[in-house]
Amino acid sequence: MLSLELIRTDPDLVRRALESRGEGSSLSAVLELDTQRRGALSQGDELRAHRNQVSREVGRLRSAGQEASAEVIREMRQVGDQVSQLEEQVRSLEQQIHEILFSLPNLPLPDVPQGSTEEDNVVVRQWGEHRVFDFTPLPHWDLGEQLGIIDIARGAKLSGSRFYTMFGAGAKLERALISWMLDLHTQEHGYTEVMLPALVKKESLEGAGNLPKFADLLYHDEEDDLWLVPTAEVPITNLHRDEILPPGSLPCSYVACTPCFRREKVAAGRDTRGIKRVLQFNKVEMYKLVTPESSEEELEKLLDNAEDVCRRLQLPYRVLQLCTGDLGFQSAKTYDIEVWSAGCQEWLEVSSCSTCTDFQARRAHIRYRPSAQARPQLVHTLNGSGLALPRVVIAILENYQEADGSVRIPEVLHPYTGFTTIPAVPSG
RNA sequence: GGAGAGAUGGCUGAGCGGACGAAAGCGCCGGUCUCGAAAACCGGUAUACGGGUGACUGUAUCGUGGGUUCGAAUCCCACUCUCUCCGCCA
Repeated sequence: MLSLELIRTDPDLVRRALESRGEGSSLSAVLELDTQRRGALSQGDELRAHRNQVSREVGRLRSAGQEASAEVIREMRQVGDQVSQLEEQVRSLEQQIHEILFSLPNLPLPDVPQGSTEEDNVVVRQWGEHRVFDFTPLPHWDLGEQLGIIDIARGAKLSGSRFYTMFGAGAKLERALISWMLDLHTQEHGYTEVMLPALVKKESLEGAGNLPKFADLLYHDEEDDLWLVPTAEVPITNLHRDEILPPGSLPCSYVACTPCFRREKVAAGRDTRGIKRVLQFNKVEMYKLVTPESSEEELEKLLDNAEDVCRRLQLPYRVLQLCTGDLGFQSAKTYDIEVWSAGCQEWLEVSSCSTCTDFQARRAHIRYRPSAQARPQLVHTLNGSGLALPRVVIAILENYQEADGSVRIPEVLHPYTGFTTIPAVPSG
């Protein structure tokens, strides 16, 4: 949510920023409603002040054994009615303002490249060499099937298209990756591991920015009005909802692995082949609550923590900075990490690292106290995948495959998998 | 799912419908004392929005939303959450 105060003081700045991300705005409506709201508010305050004063007087008389005049009582009853009318007015105005504010995306930071589509994203750097194969590397859907570790047909049997199952070494590989990544982030990057619910209330999704605008991308349980999380970012954001964090508690870094549920109505096609784009997947998510002064620096650290996962797995990757037009709703600045997949011959997005500045903090009322006497301030929130499964599994299978159909396991995972290769299955 | 109890400030915990933003204690911050610390003592310690250069001041907030009343933390209704017992269960 954007600051109403900022909209009030510098509407042009806000308008330009929103336009840069392709967002038409209804700022003048907000400003008009806000003027009305402030008018009604101060009028109500004055009436209430008057009523409080008279009521106190009535009480004083009463304790002195006297009664207030019927005239005064009648007048106060009227004031009460006016107050409730104004309150109703304020409530309605606030709701309208809220609705508009809730639908406006975050403002891009000044250094975000201008652009309208993903074509305008900027490659920041590239790491690692594409492996040279002396055979034609298979895409994971062939490889996985051949090795008997990925079964897409059975996933569809259980749950429909774009669900999958993994068996044996494939399932183990994913579990090993999760454990290893969590250990890496907690032991070397300073994150605290959290275990979270995968079902959340509407309020949690509003705090994170997914609702009300993106309801059609989410799975919803009607019966109990609970929603399946699209990412751990949602529950983590709400961990400190409506809180004022004490001095010294920032930066506060969390890492969590949760299943992620994404209700996408994408037509079947090249992008949906295999398990690149599925409706349920696991993701290790890093999240930080930081001071506003440090958020840009912390974003670079967060990004490096995610890149570190790729480097240690020896997966070639590149980092993109998203242009204004490609930013997510709540993001002010985003880097994507893409790993090279030798089999599909394409870059796969495995991480998206963003700063949401104070956008989520304002929605979820997350503040901190800089020092013992200071007034509370909104925190800045950052999030980034570290990393998303099963795409890392795909990249490992495709990049580490051998001519005989076996797959080597990256060294750092050996203690976690308990095996160093996934052996080829003899054909026939 | 059935029966009961409860929800007050960072925490514990008072609060006959009228000066209650809320006693007291703890914690925290500042000060006195000390070479320093502890103890002791003194003072200060919620949030949001508005007005004023400022001291200060108005309004709202006692789980949430309604209602009664000139006036609600206090009375009434609904909801939510927590706890205890029973049932079910990984």
